[in-house]
Amino acid sequence: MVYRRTPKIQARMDSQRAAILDAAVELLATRGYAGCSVAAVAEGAGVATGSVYRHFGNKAELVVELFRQLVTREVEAVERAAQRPGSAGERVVAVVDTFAARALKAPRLAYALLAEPVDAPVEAERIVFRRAFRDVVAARIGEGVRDGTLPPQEAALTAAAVVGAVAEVMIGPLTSGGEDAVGELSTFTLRALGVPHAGNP
Amino acid sequence: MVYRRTPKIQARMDSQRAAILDAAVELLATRGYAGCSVAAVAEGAGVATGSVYRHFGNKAELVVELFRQLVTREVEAVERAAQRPGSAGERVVAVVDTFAARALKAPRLAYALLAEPVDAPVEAERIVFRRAFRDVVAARIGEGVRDGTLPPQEAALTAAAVVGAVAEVMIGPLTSGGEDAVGELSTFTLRALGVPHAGNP
DNA sequence: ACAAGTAGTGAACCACCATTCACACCTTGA
DNA sequence: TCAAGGTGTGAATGGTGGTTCACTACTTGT
Repeated sequence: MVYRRTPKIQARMDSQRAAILDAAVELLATRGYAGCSVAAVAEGAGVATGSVYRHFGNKAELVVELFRQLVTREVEAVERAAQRPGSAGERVVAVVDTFAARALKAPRLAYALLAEPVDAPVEAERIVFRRAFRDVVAARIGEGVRDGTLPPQEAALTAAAVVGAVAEVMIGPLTSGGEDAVGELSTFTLRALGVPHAGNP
Repeated sequence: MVYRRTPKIQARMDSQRAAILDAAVELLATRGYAGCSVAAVAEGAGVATGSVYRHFGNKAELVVELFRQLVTREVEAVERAAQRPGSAGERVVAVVDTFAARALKAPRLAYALLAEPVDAPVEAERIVFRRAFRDVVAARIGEGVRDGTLPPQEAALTAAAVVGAVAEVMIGPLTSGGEDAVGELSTFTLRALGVPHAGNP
């Protein structure tokens, strides 16, 4: 006879699953992906390592869900920024500023999401993130080209370049992009888009 | 009594060391960093795995030298491009074009050098590469700002952004930047630098 | 020619981490 | 209350790759 799972047990399982994911988020933000062994996550969640496998078939499933959760949150933030009123160029800058601000607030997490060495399944999720970010920017560029506020250009390529530029400046190993970098980055972005008189006195 | 090493033995040791490094280069270019286990390198070089340790104290020493060798070659190429006659903007574009052409020629190697998940000592060498590339670009931007052909800007930041943009477009996971991307990238670069009338009809 | 030092070998060893699983304890149903 | 199903545990297991090392064969010096 198969036992049903009572609401109390279900609630406990759900709570445990959430605790596991929360612990993974915390570890990713403080120790990066390299700190996210199953053992470390289990400890952070206050459960046995074997218990992690009750909720996730293997580590890949856990970290893929971890990244999806975080990526979804980041993408929503930049999408909200892209919805603000203003010209196409201004909205792209809003996206850039949003990303930069978030990277400044949680630099380790930003690095983990975009550049840190990770396993293959996670790399795939990372592509999703970069692609989503690029697409948000590309859509605005496309609008700017159509309404004539931006010069003709390959929107997807420009957007990819902007994504790369922002990532390099804010999280790349070359700089510890600080608050002052954000303003410069905005100017760079406007120029790169071809906004008339951007950064050209 | 300690034996001296005869010229013949020294030559053989040198030849073996070179074969090991050559094998590592080949593996990096065909299978990426993940394919560069000590066992694989040894096999490619036609020696026993234990023999690798006669030349390199550990794997880190081997791969650091591997990356240094390759990075030096790449940096020399972009430095040559930067020495060409022309305005500051034109020289930055020459650097960008050179990098792009080399990435098109050996995409897997380019990815390994700039973005593929690697071990920490290699990550440090990668920083050297990006920094060198950025510095070459920043020096030209600085000249352009001084001679008035480029608008005032944070040369280092712009250069980092350009490095990031180029890397994302040519080797990033979002695009398989092809030949047509190179021209667009040049236009993007000129605009980003603030070259008057660049991409602005 | 012989003794001793050195180079080459590849299997054994070690470290690390993901996953499994036997056992203990809790929960469910009658 | 008891039997049987379900959950939690953490040590054992297995896989992977870096490194070591006992042994063999070659090299050097007399």
